[in-house]
Amino acid sequence: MSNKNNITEEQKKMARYAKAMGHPVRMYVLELLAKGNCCYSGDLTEELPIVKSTLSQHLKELKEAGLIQGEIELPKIKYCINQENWKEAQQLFQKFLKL
Amino acid sequence: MSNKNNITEEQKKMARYAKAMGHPVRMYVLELLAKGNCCYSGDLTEELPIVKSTLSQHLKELKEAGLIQGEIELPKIKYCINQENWKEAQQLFQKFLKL
DNA sequence: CTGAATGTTCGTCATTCTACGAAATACGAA
DNA sequence: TTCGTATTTCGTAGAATGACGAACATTCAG
Repeated sequence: MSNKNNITEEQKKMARYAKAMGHPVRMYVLELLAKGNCCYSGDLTEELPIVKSTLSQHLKELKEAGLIQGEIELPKIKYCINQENWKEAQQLFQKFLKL
Repeated sequence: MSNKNNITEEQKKMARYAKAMGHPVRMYVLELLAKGNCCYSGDLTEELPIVKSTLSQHLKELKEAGLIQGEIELPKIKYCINQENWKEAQQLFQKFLKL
């Protein structure tokens, strides 16, 4: 009986990170935040060609993937990179891409 | 009038590459091929928990993203990494992830 | 209490994705 | 021409995605 369980947990995790990055809007947000620039949802709404509810959905995707986190600074929410998971993503992609 | 055209072509390109990587099966295939191991569709069918038609669809996705290419070795087809685009993906992710 | 500001959630629609099985295609050997 | 092999394509079903606008929730200033 051949073994069909060859996909590793690491590959699954990378697929999750890659999926979260698989949309230009989310790439834009990640690159902005990775530059060390936290930002507010409202500001992003001014910079991106989508309505705020769609942006909210994208930010939710990134949060659920663990790549960003939001800190409440009433009345706004400040988004920034989740450093722990960002490091993990860096390591995984570095290894995968042989950088 | 605020400028909403802030998403760069580079970010769009990275999103396309990331999207192609956004499934565990495709991550498995890419990692296998990135190890320098070309392979045949039939062999992959033995190693993965999906039917050959679904695998064919995934390979098509990777080809359309430009990450792999297939060479005819009748009666089989040999898949391997598209080195040119692989290098580009490496460079893009290296810059994006600040590696 | 009211209204404004900020952001989220919901419902909807259209599209895409991912699985499958059946059918089709291409090729070479016999 | 037929058969076997390898792979792709097609049609289908259900789930997921990504866009929108409307409604909702929370907070705060007046």
